[in-house]
Amino acid sequence: MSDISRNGGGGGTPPGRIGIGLELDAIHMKILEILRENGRISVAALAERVGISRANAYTRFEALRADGTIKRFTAEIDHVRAGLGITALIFVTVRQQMWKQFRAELARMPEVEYCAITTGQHDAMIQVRMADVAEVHAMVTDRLANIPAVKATETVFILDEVLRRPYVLPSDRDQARPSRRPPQESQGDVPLGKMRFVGAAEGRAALRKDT
Amino acid sequence: MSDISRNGGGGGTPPGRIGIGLELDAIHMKILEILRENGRISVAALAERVGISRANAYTRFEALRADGTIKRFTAEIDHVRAGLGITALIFVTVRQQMWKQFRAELARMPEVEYCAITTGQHDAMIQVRMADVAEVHAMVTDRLANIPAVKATETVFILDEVLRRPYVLPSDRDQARPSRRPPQESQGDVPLGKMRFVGAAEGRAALRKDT
DNA sequence: GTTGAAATTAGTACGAA
DNA sequence: TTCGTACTAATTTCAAC
Repeated sequence: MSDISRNGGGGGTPPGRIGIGLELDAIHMKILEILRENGRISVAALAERVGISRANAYTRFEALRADGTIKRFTAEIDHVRAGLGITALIFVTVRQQMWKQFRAELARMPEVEYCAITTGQHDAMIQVRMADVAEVHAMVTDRLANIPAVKATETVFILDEVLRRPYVLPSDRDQARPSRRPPQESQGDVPLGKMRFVGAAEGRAALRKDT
Repeated sequence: MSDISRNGGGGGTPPGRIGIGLELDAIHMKILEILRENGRISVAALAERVGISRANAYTRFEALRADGTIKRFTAEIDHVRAGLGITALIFVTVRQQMWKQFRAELARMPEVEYCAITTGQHDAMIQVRMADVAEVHAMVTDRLANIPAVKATETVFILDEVLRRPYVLPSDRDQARPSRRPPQESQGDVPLGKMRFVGAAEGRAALRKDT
């Protein structure tokens, strides 16, 4: 079914506190920060960088792993060098009540790197890596379009990936503030109307693609 | 400028062959496959699983690292447990010739996990992780909307992340074939019209958000 | 490209603060 | 809980084949 954890609606989780599991303190966060930048660092070196004993580092490291806060360690690979120079986003409209089938089909597509269910005019976004544009086309027309659960697709290509951070942590927000741009409380010059938030129902009603 | 490599138009790169750098053979690919699943495996264990000697494994491992094919090792963190339960995608329309400013501002936003330049009706997609929806709202209205380079935004929320694969490799495609669904050469029942490919110019002309 | 042996480092266990 | 130490096992390096 789902490979990774859900992000569902409940937005009330205070940073650092988890529903059920480990209570994360500042040292845990520091460990995560180092580990996402260098997943192969030794626990001894980790202990030194964090400023705790080796034994403590081992305990915390294992706890984070056992708890599931650290899901896995992975190598980030340069897909261009590996032979997959084309990245595309495919926005999919899914026939309601056929989600199970859609997910099952996705599991059989190894070229899919990421898939998320979204609000907005589409229901899902999938990211694929391919050797060339023809392969993307073939994937969309031959494989995706043949899934009954897929009602419509919209494909865009990625021209450049500006940045990818291993994983964002709550502590990152604290670094955002000390930057430029003073507090600016209730400024009148916020260009409202520039932005738009698209809820699930709203978006889907606004843009009926077919049927 | 750019944190990660470009995916630009040149789609003629044969799988396994890289423009300038290492020539990747089947053993290199196998190493990458193992490493993306277990980034902390020892080189000794890696050698055994691949079926080569330790020294060979060390040589290849170092070559892949030096070449940049392996960009880094990282820990995948459960953002919900870490306190960031909300994920959103923000599609941004960028004022032309202000890309440099846009990129510079992005670098100052640690809560942004991913940013890609796309074809289609928007120019860029950014993915953010936040503790709650209010923070997403604040980020879009206070921080993004204040960037002159940002012409318009459209935000959707991620309800569920169905899957994330560490990194897709060319060898993944070979696993896709032996699945169900026989070759089906030139079948007449492909539901054409379901899918849509959106080029940059086309999309932008179709949906002019503002001036 | 492989094997084997030495040096280093990692991981574990335990008592003390 | 956390720290420090000592012990054991594994990994990495370097050599010769």
